[in-house]
Amino acid sequence: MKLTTLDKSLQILDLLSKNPQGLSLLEMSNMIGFPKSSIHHILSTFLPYDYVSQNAETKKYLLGFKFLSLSRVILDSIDVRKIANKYLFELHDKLRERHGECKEAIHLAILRNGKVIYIDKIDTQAGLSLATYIGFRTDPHAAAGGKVLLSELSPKEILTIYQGRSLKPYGKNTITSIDELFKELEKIKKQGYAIDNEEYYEGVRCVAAPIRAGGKIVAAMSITGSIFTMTMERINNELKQLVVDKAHKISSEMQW
Amino acid sequence: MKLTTLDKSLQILDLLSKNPQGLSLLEMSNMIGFPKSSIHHILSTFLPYDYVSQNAETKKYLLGFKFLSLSRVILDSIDVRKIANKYLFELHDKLRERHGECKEAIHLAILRNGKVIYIDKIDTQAGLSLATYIGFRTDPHAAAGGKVLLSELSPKEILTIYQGRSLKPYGKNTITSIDELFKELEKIKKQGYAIDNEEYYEGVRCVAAPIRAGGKIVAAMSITGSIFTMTMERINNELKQLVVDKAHKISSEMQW
DNA sequence: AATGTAGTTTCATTATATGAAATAAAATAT
DNA sequence: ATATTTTATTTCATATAATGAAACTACATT
Repeated sequence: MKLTTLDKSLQILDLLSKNPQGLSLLEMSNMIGFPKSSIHHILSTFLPYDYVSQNAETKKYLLGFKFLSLSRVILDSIDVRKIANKYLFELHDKLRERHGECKEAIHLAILRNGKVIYIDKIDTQAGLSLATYIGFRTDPHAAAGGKVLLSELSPKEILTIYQGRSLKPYGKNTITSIDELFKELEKIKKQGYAIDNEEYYEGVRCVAAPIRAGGKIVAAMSITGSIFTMTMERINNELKQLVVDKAHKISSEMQW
Repeated sequence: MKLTTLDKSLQILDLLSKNPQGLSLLEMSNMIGFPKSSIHHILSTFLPYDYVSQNAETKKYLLGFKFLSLSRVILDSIDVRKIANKYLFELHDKLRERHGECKEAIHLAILRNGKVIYIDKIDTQAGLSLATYIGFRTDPHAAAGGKVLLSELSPKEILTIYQGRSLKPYGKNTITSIDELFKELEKIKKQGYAIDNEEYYEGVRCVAAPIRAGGKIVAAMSITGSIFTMTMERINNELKQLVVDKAHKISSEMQW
């Protein structure tokens, strides 16, 4: 049974999240169709918890800073993030030393409910940056890290993730058939790393390696950059080894 | 009027945030005293929005990843953060160049509802790090950044912030009287920066400068470190100038 | 000073949450 | 394999809480 009032309240939060500059009571009422007094009841319940805040001058309502502290709680509860963070920086620094600047982003991702979730990121120092962020989600078949995270699941588990939906094409080389995906995962399992060659976004390549705990893959570490700095040669000669090594070091620090 | 059901629902989220490893339905019921079916109704409303997730094996409930994406929305809506971020890195890099390693943390903070909220941070590369994080809050009188943020408010506004509560002592030198605070703010206004000399935490010093937009102070940038690397001499000879300059550069990029 | 605009509060009515109990599912013991 | 225990989930009559029109209040604009 779904609670009507709570559901409405969460719709209000959604509305506020789509209007981060803030909304007046009347604006909300017009947008969502609930009477302004009902919305007011909801907002005044959210306010003391700081899920919602109100600009003292304009009276507009905004998302509250509670979300920031709850984010911290979630991130801190993910063990692999704490252990891996130092190694993400080491990788960033190594690329920086070698090339003067690190023009690639370093990511850490996990799989939850069939989605890849980025849980840590060190951004590029220069050049274009993919619009990923901590908390960003995508489909696993379209990302190097995602493919790594799928690679040692059973076919059944993978089919469950993709049941009822197709493999959405994101970039020009996205794997769009489940058979192709199984073949690719077989290859990744053997070689111990995954490459995304413009599969998620045109002009972007990525190389990822698995992080294990208790024998299972629990996270993926990856290097993401433009096809101009991340040539296939550079991936094969330099980057894949770096990311595999760092991921291995993280694995050996993880509790089994 | 406070909505009873929504309020209970938010209490459930609070409970989950205090138990980030997850809770079973029964555990929650015992802890909070609501019947398990009521809690279940609430949780099943939260689930599709991903405010709550459920471990498929253990059936335990956890905070969902929605909080991460809403955090991003909030952070992205703060203009000063976008502009300042690059300068935080510049400051970090400059200290790194000069001293080999940057043993200080760089913070960006704003004032909301009488509280200092840290909205960006670059952590120390080495040594101890204060347990601040993006979303962390504290009282303004006890932090260098907080004092900067108070420094150009009217006495009335400051009294409103501290009405009904005393100036809580945090560190060994925390300002605990409102008169002392007014004197300190006068000084900060004149000199254009603030120092926290073990006022928030023993062994920690901090130096902060104001970032302005439209003539008003909208944020504070600060350098935080241990008393061993951040001697008063170093603050006066090197750090205060650096942070004031960077903060000034950020101000000149801000929309008026 | 009057008018308009938007936020807030009230309260009788009506719809919704409640929670005890039944059921289902999973884990553990026999 | 089967019984037992434990815990999650669902149901539904009843008690309770949300609803929302209207009144009120605060503030801005004319």
